[in-house]
Amino acid sequence: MSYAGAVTLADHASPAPRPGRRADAERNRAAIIEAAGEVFAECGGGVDVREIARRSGVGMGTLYRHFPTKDELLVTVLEQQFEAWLTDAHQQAMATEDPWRALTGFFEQTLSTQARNRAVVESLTATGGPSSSCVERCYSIIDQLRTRCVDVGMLRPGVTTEDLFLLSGSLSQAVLSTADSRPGQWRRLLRISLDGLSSRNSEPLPAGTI
Amino acid sequence: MSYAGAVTLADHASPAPRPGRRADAERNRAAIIEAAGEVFAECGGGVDVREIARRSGVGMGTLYRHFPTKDELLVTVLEQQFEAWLTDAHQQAMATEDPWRALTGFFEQTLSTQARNRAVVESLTATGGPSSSCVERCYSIIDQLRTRCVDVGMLRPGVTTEDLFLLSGSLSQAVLSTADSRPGQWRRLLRISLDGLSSRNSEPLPAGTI
DNA sequence: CATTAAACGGAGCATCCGCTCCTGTTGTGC
DNA sequence: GCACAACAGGAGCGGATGCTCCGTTTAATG
Repeated sequence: MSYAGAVTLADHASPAPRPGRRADAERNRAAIIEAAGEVFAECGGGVDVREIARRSGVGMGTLYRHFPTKDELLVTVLEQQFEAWLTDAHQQAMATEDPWRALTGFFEQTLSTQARNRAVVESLTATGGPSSSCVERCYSIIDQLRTRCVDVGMLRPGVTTEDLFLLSGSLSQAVLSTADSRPGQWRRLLRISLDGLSSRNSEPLPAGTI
Repeated sequence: MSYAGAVTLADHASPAPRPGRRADAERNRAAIIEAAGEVFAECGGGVDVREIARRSGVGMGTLYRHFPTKDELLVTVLEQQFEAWLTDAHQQAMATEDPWRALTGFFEQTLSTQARNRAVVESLTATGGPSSSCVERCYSIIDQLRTRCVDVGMLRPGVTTEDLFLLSGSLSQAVLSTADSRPGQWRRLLRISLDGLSSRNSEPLPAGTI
């Protein structure tokens, strides 16, 4: 396996959860992360830091000792979520025998999760997208699924991992914009794209430059 | 023709360009719109209003007399741009005889324009997307192109105008996210989607509800 | 020109928000 | 139990930013 299943995001939680810290500090850190997760999911990344401090029953000083910057907190929390989604979707995809169903199921699952967590996705986009480690993990999962499809000749020739990743982000936008008015319509677009990805379409794709 | 080619956006320019106003006021209004267009395109919608005032050689008071709110100015300017793009793309599409080429050309043109005007698109998204009048106009253009394709049996059965509109917004995201690193890669996605839209795919699309 | 109302300009107001500082408190090792 | 370092907490700083107020200027009119 080329991707490290153990790629956590410890490198983002600035004062990493080291065991030698005081018990109350540990508790507070956990409370902050939990509260921030809730608040961000409810109100998006634009919320006042004070609200997070209030909700987690912690002072501003405490919050900022644990996370030197609002962005750092935001990123930590959001990526934790994102990683969890990715892990779920990956496991399910690996458990699916048919390569094509594994790939389509992966899309279906990640996107429907995003539909259920709009605010998180929006915040994630607003902070410049997930970190490179998250992106890399996503890439390797997709690459794995893609390879399986290619091996059995189900995927249109020439489709790259980048293409699939880009498609994922693109459909993510569709998920967001239909969330209110026409929930689930993104599935139609997903179907259309997947049909365009099947090996029944053999015309070469345009090159990736301007 | 079901769409009104004359749908302008005069209803957004708060103190509408009425002829009876003083010449300097007229000049200033034009200067503000032009400067705002430049500034927004360069720096996005988050810029300080002072910068727009400075660039247009006008005081804050003047600016706010013409546009009672920053958002109003932003919307006016952005929609003016958007309308112009739409008009161009529409004209070219109408001049294309082959229905399929008209549709694909429309996508190609609107998206490549967006690629050249990222900041505008981003601001437009940030302000909650184009106004309903813009959206309606876009809808009717797409509907026209869709109907032409359906008439000659080139479009996958069951594809709605909403689907195409959603696809457009979705690909727009792809345009933005590839603008730096892999410019033009969105064309591959467009091609994939369009292939999925061709009548060669006859499987019914899923319903639009959850 | 004189008059006047419309238009101008920009200093300043009010607010929001990320972050810090410093005083008081609490956990931990001896 | 004591001393001390680590931690908690929240008032407040700084600066960014949308918007206003009002004294000044200027175009239009006769």
